[in-house]
Amino acid sequence: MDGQQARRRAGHRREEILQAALRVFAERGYRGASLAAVAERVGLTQQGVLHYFPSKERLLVEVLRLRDQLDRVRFAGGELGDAPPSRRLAELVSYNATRPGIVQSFTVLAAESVTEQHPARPFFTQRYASLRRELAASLDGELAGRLPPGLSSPAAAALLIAVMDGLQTQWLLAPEEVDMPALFGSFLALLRAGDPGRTAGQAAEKPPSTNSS
Amino acid sequence: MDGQQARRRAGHRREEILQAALRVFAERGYRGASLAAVAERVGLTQQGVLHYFPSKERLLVEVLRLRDQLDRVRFAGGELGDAPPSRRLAELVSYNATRPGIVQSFTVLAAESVTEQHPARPFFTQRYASLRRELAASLDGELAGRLPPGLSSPAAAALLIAVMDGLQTQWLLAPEEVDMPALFGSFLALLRAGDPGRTAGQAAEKPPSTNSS
DNA sequence: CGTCACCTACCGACCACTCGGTAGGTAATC
DNA sequence: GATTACCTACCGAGTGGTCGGTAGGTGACG
Repeated sequence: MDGQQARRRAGHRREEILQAALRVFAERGYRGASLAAVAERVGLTQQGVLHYFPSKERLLVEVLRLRDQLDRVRFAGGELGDAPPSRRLAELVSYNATRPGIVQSFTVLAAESVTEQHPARPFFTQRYASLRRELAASLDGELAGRLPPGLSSPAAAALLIAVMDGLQTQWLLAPEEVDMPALFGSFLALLRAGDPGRTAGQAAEKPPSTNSS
Repeated sequence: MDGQQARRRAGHRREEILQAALRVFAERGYRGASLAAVAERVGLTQQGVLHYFPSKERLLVEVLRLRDQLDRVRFAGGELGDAPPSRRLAELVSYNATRPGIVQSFTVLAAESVTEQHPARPFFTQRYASLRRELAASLDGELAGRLPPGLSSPAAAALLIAVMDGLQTQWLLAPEEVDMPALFGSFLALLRAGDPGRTAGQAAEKPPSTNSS
């Protein structure tokens, strides 16, 4: 009488739990979230969740790994696979502006991870380091020699990431007031100011494709 | 037999508790912190803390108010009272780079505040809004007409705040790798792109060539 | 004597996690 | 086709602990 058909989808349950956990962590943070809340969303008991993941901490780690992987796929691939990285970043920011839940999960968890003994700390430390490295390399390819004078590509990469993160916080708190994609586009325009044709061209023509506000 | 002389300093205890609470919230976040941990640092029991603050939530609110007030004093006043705002911001970032605890408290609490039903949410929503407003007004005074083309002063203000916040997260996770003051200085240089300005690795090496406008 | 500062004692809720089951499915053996 | 053996997928009940908060008291001081 019960959901015995669901039994068949063994791997499916795990994924359901991961998605529910992402949402719960986004809404309450890791420490504020409970396994029971995750379980409730997938129609299980807390013990049912622990059947699939040995501990809350492991659940968090797997959630992060999954999301990071999906994000990288989205950034690296897609129909924009061969567009310049700044263009793809702008696209990512616009996409994020339609998914506050996902944005919130990363904003909350990244900041929480800097606290003592937080299980996500190694993940985010490594993630930021590799993000900076990869993005700097991409920028070297795209804007070699065309960055503003005195701005190295590693510095530009760190600033780009900082702007993305910082805008997200402001946007989550006041989405009506903060036009995240437009502001990020403005920053990208600043980075191209060192171009030979500087002062030519308004920043207004640069903003990324779809920008609803 | 114990420190009963301390009884005299009634108002002093409150401040001790506020400072201890700031540290505990920084280390574990609001939800991850316990009143008992705060109490332990000032040599009280949990109930002793509740004698001074009626609830954990009220304690948080008062901590935020105190810190915000101190920060505003530091930004607005001091020996730099009449320096241009970008210079004062650079100074603030350099100062922050020596106080990871304070930085961490705001980074953690600001991000945590975007979660559901968080008691600090109104505080941060309002704080960011007024920060953007005031900073935009200051920029209008300092850099009127000299911002990069197409960049309004409200946009510049939002970006400045975003960069500060975003750099803090990266710096907290990898202080050796991320030179927060230098990176912030690089960003400030970008904002003066219209000017015949030079880019400085260190933001602190600017003579007070007062630009009154 | 009253007030302040603080404590002991306690409560009910919630936490992650464990243990010991049960219901059913699968596959080999007789 | 029945028995045996073993697997996955859970759940009920409990463990020990922590949480914020309350009630009521005690002792020092003015």
